[in-house]
Amino acid sequence: MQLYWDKGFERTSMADLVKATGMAKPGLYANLGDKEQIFQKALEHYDETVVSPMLEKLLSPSTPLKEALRQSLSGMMHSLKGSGLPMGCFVINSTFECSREKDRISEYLAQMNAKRRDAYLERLDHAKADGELSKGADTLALANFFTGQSAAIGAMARSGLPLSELDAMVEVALSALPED
Amino acid sequence: MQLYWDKGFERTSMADLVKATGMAKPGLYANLGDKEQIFQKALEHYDETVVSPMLEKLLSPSTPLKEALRQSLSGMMHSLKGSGLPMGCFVINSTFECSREKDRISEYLAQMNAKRRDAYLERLDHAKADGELSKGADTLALANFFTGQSAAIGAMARSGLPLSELDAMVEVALSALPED
DNA sequence: TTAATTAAATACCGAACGGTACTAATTTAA
DNA sequence: TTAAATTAGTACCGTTCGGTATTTAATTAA
Repeated sequence: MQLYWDKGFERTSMADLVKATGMAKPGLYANLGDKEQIFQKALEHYDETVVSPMLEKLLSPSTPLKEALRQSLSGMMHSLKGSGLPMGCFVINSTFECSREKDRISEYLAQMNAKRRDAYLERLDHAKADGELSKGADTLALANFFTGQSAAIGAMARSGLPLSELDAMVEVALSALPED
Repeated sequence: MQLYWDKGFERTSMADLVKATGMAKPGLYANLGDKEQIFQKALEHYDETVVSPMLEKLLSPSTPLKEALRQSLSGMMHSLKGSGLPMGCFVINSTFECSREKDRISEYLAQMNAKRRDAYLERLDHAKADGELSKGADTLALANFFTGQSAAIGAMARSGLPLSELDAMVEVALSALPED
């Protein structure tokens, strides 16, 4: 996962995977399938270990809406620099690399993005019902918008923006919430 | 340019470029350089024909701020579907594909993104001076934010979002402007 | 201890890659 | 008309790619 996350699908070779996993090449094929199947398994692992926990926190009704959204975005941000972690959201990066034609991977990616969007939508609808969000708010548009912010942050991070400016970007995005 | 825009750097082969240009392979190298130099020339052509005209319209003081921003974003959007044009912003797509390590291309991309950010910043600062924008507005954060929206739109478009929902996303982004 | 079975690793395959000698055709100069 | 120079095109180079047949090692069964 780390390898694919860091280098993308095309720039990662089977030789890289052999080195990273310690398995010999035929073992890789026997246990994990071909290059594309391994990539999908990496995406699934990312979903289980990174995305799903983030969405669970997002849906937890204890934290206020704005804070929950802020955490979901800055969670994406802080897997950008430092530590050993690669930059940006694995799903978003892969969406840009792989969604150029309609194959199985790009369909899976669309499905993962839809899942994320639906989680935002659910949280926003609850917030609206609870009065945390203005009654007239277009929750679908807001959900799409916040889902897209991971890409916005990732793009600007790759252009060399420092963390402080990325944080300020997030605050601007949060200001789009109609709380009145 | 169209080829690199559509398929990205890694998935475009010299054979593809030969077919698309009609030139023989040695002619390509003699006239345009190697694969990476051709890619950079494609980016430069994109800058001249797409980005720079868009930024000029953005900086034109005749159109109101909000409308100028809307046009700059929906300009990116409508090169997404239909017509013969590839999907999304060529610079943003390349940023995700190529900015994984620091080579010459990724530095050039960072520079193009900075140029775009600076244009947004200039427009926003003028708007603030003219009273179109609240005096307390963080124009740098707003500039980074709007620059990033091209990536947000591109990511959601690749996930299959219809144009109508992309339009609604843009309206949400515009609502982050403190006009009071 | 020996035979059968499973696991692992080496070696190799055809294809496609980026890039370049080298040859054929065409144009310019004489 | 002939020779020199420039263009265009073919064929080929070494490398790397994803993927697999084959052989070696290790484990289990008898």
